[in-house]
Order: sequence, then structure tokens, then C-alpha cells
Amino acid sequence: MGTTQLKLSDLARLAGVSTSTASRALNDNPLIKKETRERIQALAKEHHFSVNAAASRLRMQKTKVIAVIINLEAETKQSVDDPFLLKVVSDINRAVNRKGYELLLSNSYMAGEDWHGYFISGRRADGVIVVGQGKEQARIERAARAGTPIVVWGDPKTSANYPIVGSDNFIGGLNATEHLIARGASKLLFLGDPGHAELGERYRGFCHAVEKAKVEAKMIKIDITSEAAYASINASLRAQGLTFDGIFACSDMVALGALKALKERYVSVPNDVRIVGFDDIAMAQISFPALSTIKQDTNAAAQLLVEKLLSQLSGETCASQEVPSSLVIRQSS
Amino acid sequence: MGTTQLKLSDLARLAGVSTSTASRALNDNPLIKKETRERIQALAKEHHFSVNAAASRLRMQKTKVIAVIINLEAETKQSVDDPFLLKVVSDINRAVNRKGYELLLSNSYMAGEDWHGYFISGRRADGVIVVGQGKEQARIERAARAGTPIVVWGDPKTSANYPIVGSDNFIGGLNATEHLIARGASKLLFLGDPGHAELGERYRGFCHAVEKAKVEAKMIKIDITSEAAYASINASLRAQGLTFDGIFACSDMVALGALKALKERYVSVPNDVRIVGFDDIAMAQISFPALSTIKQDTNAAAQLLVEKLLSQLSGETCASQEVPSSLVIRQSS
DNA sequence: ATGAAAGCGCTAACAC
DNA sequence: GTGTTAGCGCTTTCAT
Repeated sequence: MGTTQLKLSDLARLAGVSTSTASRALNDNPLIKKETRERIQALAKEHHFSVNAAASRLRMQKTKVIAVIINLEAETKQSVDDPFLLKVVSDINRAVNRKGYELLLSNSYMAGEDWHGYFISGRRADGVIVVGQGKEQARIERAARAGTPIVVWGDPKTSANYPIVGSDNFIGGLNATEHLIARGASKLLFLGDPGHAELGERYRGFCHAVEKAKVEAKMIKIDITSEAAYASINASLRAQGLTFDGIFACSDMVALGALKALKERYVSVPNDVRIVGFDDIAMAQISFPALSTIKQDTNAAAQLLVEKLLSQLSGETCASQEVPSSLVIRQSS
Repeated sequence: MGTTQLKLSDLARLAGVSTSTASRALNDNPLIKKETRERIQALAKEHHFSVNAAASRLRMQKTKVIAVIINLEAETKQSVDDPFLLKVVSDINRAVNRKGYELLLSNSYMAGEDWHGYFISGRRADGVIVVGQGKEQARIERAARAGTPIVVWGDPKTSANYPIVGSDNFIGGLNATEHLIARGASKLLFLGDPGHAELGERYRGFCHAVEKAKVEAKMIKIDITSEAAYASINASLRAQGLTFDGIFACSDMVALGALKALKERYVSVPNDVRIVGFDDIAMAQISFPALSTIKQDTNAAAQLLVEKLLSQLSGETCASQEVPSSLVIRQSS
């Protein structure tokens, strides 16, 4: 407070050196004698000096910032409050920090249509991580084509001109469904929206297991929210009674919505109906019965996402990659 | 791609005007003739031109960025994944965007101890919003004293040299407890950690209601997580049997952990024990039975937080403020 | 091992 | 209504 902002040249004067020396010292440049470096760094700390990031960025032509944009469909009601999405963001945050970058949290509202222009030409960030592939990839593709360093959390099987990192959704769906069948379920239900890339893969896995085991199966297409799941199970129970004994829900939130509807109508889980979800959000172990689910390794994925983005920054190109998921068996199945 | 970055002077040349005219035109400065302005803006769009934010920030001495720092205790296990915290962040994000600012998501890891130095002197942000008051306010206070424009989500009753916005925790606790009593509970339990400022106020409200109604009450101090709540209710049930018939949990996550322990031991909710939580996270309505809770208006709070921060930026000082909360009655009580 | 000076791209005070 | 120009604070090339 009070005293005007110290700048590098002020610090240099206080230290009795030139600004170039001061700059080098603060950046730990070995050109500067070690003791000079340390003296200047101590002085900087003492005077609470920080380099002006704006000036530095202008000069360096890079920002050390990564933008994360949460890419939600307008059409779906899956909200930014989805605990899973938020967990992904928070893991990305950690991964980004570990590499010495900052995280600009953004969205279509700010970035508009032209992500390359906004983030890259606008020197707001050096690269972009998109969380959520959505159903419509035009904007991502356009940004990538414009030369934006960009990586996406989504379904790695999708062919694209940018790397996608995500879980092995097909195998996840397969494992979940085979587990349901192994536990004795023979009339299966998939709850979700296969139109969404990742969920489509999970559904493929589901279908594959179903065909192999030659059991009955159907799919109810719903919005990916607990409310929609609750409503749809409720409606189904009311209209046709209990027509299934195993549910593979496309997400934990969906599974929990279904679970509630079942319990309200005194359908016993797992005795009458077995349920497996996807994600392994915190609530999965707190629900009663605790929810069996496919755990997505968001931490590993976040790290990969950041690594791939940084290697794009140094000119390399990288491929999409699947992250192993794992079945967590709890009480609901 | 390919073609080198367009800068303002290039755009100006393309338009046949000077850079100052171009700059003014893009900033909608009425000094420039309307048609010139529009012509230049169209040209900018056509060429995907964006002003270099680094240069602009250097020149303007402001960033149009607000840093949000999630302030968690090292000691507590309450994690960044707490759905409520994340909801607050996401509401702040919206509020910040509406005012034309961007959101830098940060944490102690990046910002270190000297927030003023890092964010303000470092020209990374114009102001700081701290989510979570924590038990230790030294860093916040120091930043405020150094002249950082700063606002905090926390307990507004705390006296501080910075504005705090949060729910009326005392009234929330009071209402929750009175509701429990009105529903017939007479042996109450508070589950949480009154050492934390906001929770302390909720506990005060609890005690006030208890004294007024002259009912039995006790408090179990736990870490603010569902796991801790689950473990503690489990232990209590095992050791002493059912010694309470009403629980006021300091958060929904805690309430849900308690609920699970109860259900596992066949204690009926709400017949044997009534529970009320705090926050109204999405899971509250999806749990079975649906959780009664005190809803915090995070959206209103986020807006206030941002408004107060922005008015600090224009030199005003502002006071702390409470946001009304409301009791949401569902099935658990 | 250190210093002088140029220049990153923008905005605004000052001219016209 | 528009142009000229200085300068925001830093990093780095080039000189010593």
C-alpha cells in the first residue's frame, strides 16, 4: 500500500546493478554470478517485488497460462455443477500448476466462437484444454485447424485433428455389463444417451456383452441428469412394472437418480435390480447401498492432457490416448 | 495458421487509418465516426484479429482478470472436490463473466504466501476472491492490508479488514434446529466442527434453539467430510446405541455420511432420527430419503462478491453482508 | 560477468 | 475526426 509499485529497474538501482542483471538474476540465469543472483533475489523478496506478468508476457510472447473451457451442450441439462466435470477440472488444475502454468477458467460465453482468436491471438493463454467433447465438435476442430495448441477430454476413439484423452469407455461398458450378468442379471437396461461420443462407446460395450451372453436388453435414452433418470425409471415402473433386473447407467448421477426411483417403489437393490454406474464420484460410496461403478482415473488423464498440450507447445504432435478404467464393486450390484 | 499474427498496426494499414484510430474503433470510442468504427470492426472480424491482451494490459495497467483462490485448510480433509465449493466457484465464474472479467483459478500452491505480490504487483489479476475463510486468516489479512482488492466467501459476522459475504449461518442453524424440534425431536446432535467460522455460527444457532426449547443436545466434533460423519455415527451407534433422535449436520456431505450409517444399522429416517443438512447440493434431492437442508443462495452471494470486489477497484470500501438462507423441507425430517 | 539499448503491441495525451 | 508519438515494464542481443 502507499508506496508506489516497484519495478525491475527500481530493484536494479537498489541493488546497484543494471536492469538486465536484475532480470537475469531473478530468472536464475547462470550467466550471473551466484552470489549476485542470491543477493538480488533476497532483495526482491524483502521488497515484495514481483515481475509484471503483463510486461513479461508481452516481451516473451507467451503467457504461461492454459485455458480450460468447459464445453457443455446447450441442449442438454447436464450442468457445470456435475461433480464429475468439476473433479476433472480440479485435477487439471493441479496438473497444470505442477508444470508451472496457471489456469484460466473459461467457457463459451467469454471465448465466443473463435477460440484461436480469443485465447491464442489474444495472448490470453498458450493453449487450451477442452473438458467435454460434446456432440458438436466444429469449434474445437476450427480452433485446432487455426493452429491452437489444444487437447480434449472426451472419447479417444473419435477421429480428430487434435488429441483426445479419456477412459476406455467401450471396455468400461463391457466390464460393467459383464459384471451385471455374472451377478445373475438377465434383463438389462442401459440408461443414458448414446448420441454423446463417450456414452456411445459405453453403450457399444454394453451391447457387446449383451450379445455375447445372449441376454435380454433395452436402452432408454435420457438426458444425462439424475432428475431425468429418476423420472424415466419412475415412469417405466409405473407403466410396465419391473421389466429389468440390471441397470448400467451411463454416469453415477444417472445411477443415483435411478436408485432413488427404485427405492421409492420398494424395489430392492441389489436383490431385485442390480445397478452399476460410471465415474466413481464421491457420492458413489456414500449412497445407500453404495454404488458399484466404473472408476475413471481423472488424475492420470489430467496429467496426460497437460503433457500432451505442453508437447504441442514445443512443436510435437501427439495422438489420442485411452486411460484405463476399473470396476469398483460395492453393494448396488 | 501459417500467416503471421496480425497486429493492430497491420489492421490499421489494411483499413487505411492510423493505429490510434483502429484502437479507438475497436474499443467503440465515440470519437471515431460510427461508419469508420463499423468498417474497422468488420475488418477485424474478417481477419480474425484480436488485440494482444498482454500488450493491452501492460499499457492499461489493468488486467480485467479476477483471481479466485480456493482456500482449504491443510489440516482438514475437506477437499477441492466438495461439490458445494465447486458450485460456489462456478457461480462466481458466471458472475465474473457477466461483468466482463475473466477468472484465474488459483490456489496457495501457485500464489504462495504473498498474494498481493503475486496477483496484484505481478499484474496477474485486478482483484482476488477467496472461497473459504478457513480457520487461519493471516494471509487474507496481510493481502488486504497490502492494498489488494479482496473479498471473501465466509462468515460475514467475523470482523475483518475486508468484506465477507456468506449465508446467515446463525439463522440457518437456528431454523434447522427449530424445525427438528417442531417435528418432535428432543435429543439433538450437532455434527461438525464449530472451530470453523461459518460452522461455529451454525452451532450457535443450534445451541440457541436448543436452549429456548430446553431439549437435550450434544455435539460431536468431526472433520467436515461424509467419511468422518459416517464413521462417527457408526461408532456412536455401536458404543451407545441410539442416543439421539435429531441431527443437524453442518453440511449436506456430512448429513449424507450420517444417513448412510443410520440406514446400514436399520435406523429409520425420519421416523427414528430426523436429519437436516446445510448447503442444498444437488445430491440432497437425490438421496433417499431426500435430504432436508438449509439452502445457501450461492448465486446471489457470487454476484455480491463480484460487485463488492469491483467497487473496491473503483476505490470504494464495502462492508460484509449476509445472504438469506432458506429451509428446504424434504423427507429426511 | 555485466551493461546499454531495442522493441514486444498497445492506448492515450497531444497535435492538427 | 484522425494522426503522431511516447511509453507501459520487461527480456535479450550485442557490446564490453
